[in-house]
Amino acid sequence: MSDLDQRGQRIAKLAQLRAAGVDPYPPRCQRSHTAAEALAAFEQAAEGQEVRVCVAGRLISQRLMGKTTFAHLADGSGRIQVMARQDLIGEAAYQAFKELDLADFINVNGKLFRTRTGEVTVLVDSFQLLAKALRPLPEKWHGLRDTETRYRQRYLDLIANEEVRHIFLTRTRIISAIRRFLDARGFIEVETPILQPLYGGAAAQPFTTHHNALDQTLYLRIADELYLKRLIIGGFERVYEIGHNFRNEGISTRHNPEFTAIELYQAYADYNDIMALLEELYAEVAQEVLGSSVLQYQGQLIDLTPPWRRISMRQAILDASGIDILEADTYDKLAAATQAHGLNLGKPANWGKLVEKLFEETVEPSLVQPTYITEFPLDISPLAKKTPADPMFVERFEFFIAGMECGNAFTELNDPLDQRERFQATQQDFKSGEDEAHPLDEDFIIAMEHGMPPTGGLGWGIDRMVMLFTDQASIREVILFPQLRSRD
RNA sequence: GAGCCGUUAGCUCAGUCGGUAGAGCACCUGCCUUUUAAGCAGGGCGUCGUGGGUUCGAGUCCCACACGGCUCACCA
Repeated sequence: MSDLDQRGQRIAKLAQLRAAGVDPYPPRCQRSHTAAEALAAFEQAAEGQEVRVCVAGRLISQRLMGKTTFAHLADGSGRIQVMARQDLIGEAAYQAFKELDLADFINVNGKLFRTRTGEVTVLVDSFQLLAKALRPLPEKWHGLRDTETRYRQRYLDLIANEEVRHIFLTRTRIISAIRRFLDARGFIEVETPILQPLYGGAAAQPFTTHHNALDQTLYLRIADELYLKRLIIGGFERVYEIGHNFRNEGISTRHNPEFTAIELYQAYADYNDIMALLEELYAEVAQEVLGSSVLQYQGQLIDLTPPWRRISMRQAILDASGIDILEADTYDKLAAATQAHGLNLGKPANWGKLVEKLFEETVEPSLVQPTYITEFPLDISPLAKKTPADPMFVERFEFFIAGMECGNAFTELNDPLDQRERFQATQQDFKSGEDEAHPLDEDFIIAMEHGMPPTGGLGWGIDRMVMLFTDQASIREVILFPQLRSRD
């Protein structure tokens, strides 16, 4: 029987119900208990005390046994069994109960009892159809496996696969734990523009759109950074934003074009303060959400307990490859050194990018336990403050967990003249390469010229954090509706 | 963007060497008053992703395309 046939049968049933005066989509329903509350109420009741409930939910299984029918209802709290008996509700009501279809929403009034096999069950006194379903549910014990259907019709995935539901509940709990952590430390959550006349704060391809009334090109933000710093300049000392960034780039198990990022800025702090804050946050969120600061990711045990390992990029590369970037301190010297080690790193635009490639190739995959990589090359860090000791480097770190780049932070550059030069330098770099020029944000520099306090800033991807906390290998498993190609 | 793999009933899957397309669940009919993957008896599921080609004959072989997955590329 085709899908249309099953759907056709249900539409026919719907017409019969309407003809019999039953509203298959009544506007309101009664409910006294969720499934979980009903079960708890029964357990708490004194022996022999009658517990009457009205529960509501989706019909997910049905066992018709002649004049008795068992079924399970699922609601947001879990599931509960109900039992209908013809001798208790009469032939007409019993017939109507049997004619319910899997996936229909109903509510049920009755008293709770324990069956012979021990399951707490609602003995049906009366029931009401709340919403007729016209299509069947996925198969009941294999669930829904087809990846494409799971992503395109996530509601079916959530209905059929309990562990998927759990992942997204965990995601929500992680995000609210982050908010609690930051709010408790005096951070305020703010909202900055998603539609921006100029994009910045990261080196990424933007999505471009157009505002009709203004007749103006707008970009979907690639980062929050430049707006949040304007707020630091404006006198908010601790701000954060959780929201979507949009990057017009490839899709992979670690990249979705639209992803959730958090950025935070703290005035009168530097990147050392940020490291202390971040490791404390991860450990506390893990403790709160997972009950432990040690977690398992793809077969590896990860210990988030502070303090995390800190190592400079120079030292990490030296340890892994024997190449000292302080000696190979020009593009040509470093290119020669990497070739001598048999590494093919392509032709990046400058020394800093070559350092980064070398790092990604030789160090990154080995960073399983949480690690801060500090002191990045200046020419790939146009928004970070130079290290006092060596102006080729900046006070910046990225942190890595399970071989994955998880986030990025620095002591923020607050020297407006230096900032202008940095923007101009990156534009030079991009002009020589194929990448689009990075726009100089004059308005941002003007803001900084009004004075910006010393500030530490940080950003990380929430999706990758959720992957880590829920042991998922693909970012699509932690985004409710991941980007897929449209079907014709 | 490239390579590899996948796409068969509403769902989960099998389909041998190219020879009339299968199972379980779901669905329909009947029986069944404590089942829970209920059970028993019976029923029919279908554009084998799409379009071409080879062949007497294609789910199966070939080509192209679509969508998905993985890997790579891209990615501060």
